[in-house]
Amino acid sequence: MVTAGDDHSISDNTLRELTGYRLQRATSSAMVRYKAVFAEFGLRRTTFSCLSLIVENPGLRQSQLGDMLAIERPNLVQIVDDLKRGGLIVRETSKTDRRAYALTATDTGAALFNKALKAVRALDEMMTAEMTDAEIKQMQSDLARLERNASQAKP
Amino acid sequence: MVTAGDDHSISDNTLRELTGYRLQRATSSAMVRYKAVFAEFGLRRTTFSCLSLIVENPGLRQSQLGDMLAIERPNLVQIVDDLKRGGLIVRETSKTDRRAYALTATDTGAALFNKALKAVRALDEMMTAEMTDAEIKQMQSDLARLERNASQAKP
DNA sequence: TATTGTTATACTCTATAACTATA
DNA sequence: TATAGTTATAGAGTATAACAATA
Repeated sequence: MVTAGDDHSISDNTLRELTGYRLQRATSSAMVRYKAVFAEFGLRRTTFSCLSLIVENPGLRQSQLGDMLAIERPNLVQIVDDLKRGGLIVRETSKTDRRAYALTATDTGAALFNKALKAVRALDEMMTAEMTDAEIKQMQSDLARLERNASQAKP
Repeated sequence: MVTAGDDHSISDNTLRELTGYRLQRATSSAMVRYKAVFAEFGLRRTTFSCLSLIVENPGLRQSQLGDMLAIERPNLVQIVDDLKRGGLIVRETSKTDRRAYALTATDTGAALFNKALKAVRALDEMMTAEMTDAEIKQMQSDLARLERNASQAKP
């Protein structure tokens, strides 16, 4: 029997065959890099994705943001605050529902987002280097399937 | 222009094309399910993966665990404590280095791990339902590539 | 009554600095 | 001096309960 104490080759064969393990490893490695890119623009992962949706959907409400990104409403407060304090979005009370706020990106916010998006896409290309467009597309559809299957109600 | 306030179809086209976004979404959905499975056995994600390595590599030291799983040493203390308190591993001072501990799974620990592993594999199969073995293998190799590319030194 | 956004709070995972005991 | 493990601590991200204002 090989004991680890006197050897350098440690095996993780069991874990390496698990999809969840691969997913988690890939994601945490990737997020270190994405985090650094976001930080160059004063953003975090959550503020980047919220800003993306606000740029793409002017007038969006916080509840819609939360639904789309699976973020609990209390956790959106600081995210929206950060974007507002950075001058990237404006928050106006909705004309049809005075409880709600309509979120819209400022020109500054849209411009910053587009610059950040370019950098994120460059990182994406670096991460998928040596993969063909078809392989990337297949992998993205696989990831969407995993998410869909994982979100299904328990059998 | 379509404003979100008066519409139900909100678009996330920009985000959906980003590999990092797909990765993060898939992982966080998946981890909710894995977490529930681990909990059935009194485990967490981190205690499960540590236990797996200890079962597979008897006598493993904490520093080796940390290197393999990219866990900082301070964060291993509670993980190893949990496994020890649950009677799943034993911790003996190494005979060759009195600073270090040799970690070994107990029979109870190995048995529990094998039961948990079965449940995790069942979840894996549910998540990859409708995928062929070749497709799963391809996806796992893609995930390994993403992790490798992300871990590379900055250009 | 139900919903929008908020506050307060807690739990997990992660990260760093500083310590101890051995090497 | 370097390494193994520890302690203390801080920062994210996430989750729930309870509240005010409005629908």
